[in-house]
Amino acid sequence: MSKANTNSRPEARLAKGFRDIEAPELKALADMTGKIREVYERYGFDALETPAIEYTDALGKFLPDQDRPNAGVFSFQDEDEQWMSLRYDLTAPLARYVAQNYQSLPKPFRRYAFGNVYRNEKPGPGRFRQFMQFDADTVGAEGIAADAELCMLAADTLEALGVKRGDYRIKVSSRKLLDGLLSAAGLEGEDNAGRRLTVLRAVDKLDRLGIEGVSQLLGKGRKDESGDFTKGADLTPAQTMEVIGFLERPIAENANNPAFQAGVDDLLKLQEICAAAGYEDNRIRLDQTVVRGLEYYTGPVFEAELTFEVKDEDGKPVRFGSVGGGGRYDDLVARFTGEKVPATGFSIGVSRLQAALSLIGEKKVETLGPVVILVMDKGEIATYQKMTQALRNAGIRAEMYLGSSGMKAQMKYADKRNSPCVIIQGSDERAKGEVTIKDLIEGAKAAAAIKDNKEWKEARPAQFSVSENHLVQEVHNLIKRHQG
RNA sequence: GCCGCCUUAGCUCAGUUGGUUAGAGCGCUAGAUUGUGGAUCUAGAGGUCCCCGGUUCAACUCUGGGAGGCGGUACCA
Repeated sequence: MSKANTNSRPEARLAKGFRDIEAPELKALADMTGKIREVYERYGFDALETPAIEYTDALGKFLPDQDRPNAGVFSFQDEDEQWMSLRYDLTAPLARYVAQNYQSLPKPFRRYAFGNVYRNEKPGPGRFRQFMQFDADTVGAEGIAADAELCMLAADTLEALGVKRGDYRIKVSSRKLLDGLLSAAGLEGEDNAGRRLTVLRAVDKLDRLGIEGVSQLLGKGRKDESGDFTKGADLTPAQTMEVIGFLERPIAENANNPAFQAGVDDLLKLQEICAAAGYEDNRIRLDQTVVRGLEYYTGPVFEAELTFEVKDEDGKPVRFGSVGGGGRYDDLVARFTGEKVPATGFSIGVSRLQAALSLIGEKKVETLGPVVILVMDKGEIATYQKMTQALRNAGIRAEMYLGSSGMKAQMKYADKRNSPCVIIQGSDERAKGEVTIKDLIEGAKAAAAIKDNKEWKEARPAQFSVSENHLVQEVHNLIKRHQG
């Protein structure tokens, strides 16, 4: 092979921000999505799958931030030069679907969906450019009951996944409340649009930066430890006081202020509905610091937060924070039909939640690999394959070794596959109509106690011979022993 | 986007004040063990020292730029 050829070989590498997921994690993922699905279906939502790719204009451009007008979405042009994009959430495709099938859908329409979504952004710790979301949305219901229901669904889902009560919280606020705050602070009008965004972003950071940090962001700005300067909203001291005051007093105390009336009414009603169903403050709690997406929410917004702390490998405490969220978006379908359709939804960040759950000590249950039938004699492959099929027909994971290496390598292979046992039939056993079953798990335990090679050889721990006819039964018993 | 750190074997990392054949541990392959995963010993394979330019007799090392990774921060539909 020429040198030029060698140099032109591609490097085996992953695209930035993407990752491979291997068997154990996929298994955990499947378990998890199964449990989530069960809760969602119990709440009466029906499954809907839409494609990962849509026409760009159908997905819409929800990138109102002045800073980055068009980043964030993976897009490309089709043959006919139409722009297509990978979906960046599951809500935009839902809006398209509802608009397209409006006539025939039952209203309200309740659907759940899960799948990978894609964002063309810089990946960060625990953040990738492909990740899984699991959504439930109700379209066509304007009452607050629909929102309350999603909060309860969120709580039930987390508990179904093994998060203990008290280790999570569903926080609820309302965009109307924040609108009230902005007008109370005198920030109405076109020329204050930028400031409004900055104020909301500052409010969103309260739990991380505290009152002090938020005050800086409301005023001149704030410089963080990394040296980055975040420009502030440049509010007057009086305006800042207004915002800080709002953050410090309970939501209900705003009830007499007309600016906050609509938001407070909604939230108190939501709280009442949840409380009546047994979901008290320890699970679903009003919290005026919840902000969420800035552009499209129009009513209640909620966020599911894990509240426990966990130490990472270096012993440093890690907070997981938000693992899901949602809210009411009444304008999304109107983009297509011109008709205002009320909608509300909740979305779980599956990948993130899974990372959190794996850290709170779900003991890694080593799943057993397949039984491996060793090939002792290449002339007897048909016999080995027959044994393999007999095990498979009995519902036992099994495979005949398909490589070309010797017995020792085959044993190592079985070891690496985490096999419960291997099946050995060389000429000795065949002459007697027997097979040797070697229990790899017991064998490993025995090996720990044996230091001397001679002893190891002579002991040949944890193996026994049985008649061919009893192979399936014996293997079945062995596996059962290790699983129990 | 902004700030900081990092990039040498499959993995984790040494190393060279710029000098000719770049190292370790683990892992991998094989042998000691004619049919047995562990342990021990032995041997072997495996590297454009991230990329491109500059300085130099000489660059893996110095320098400029770039890419990638990590960690903050910003943004997050």
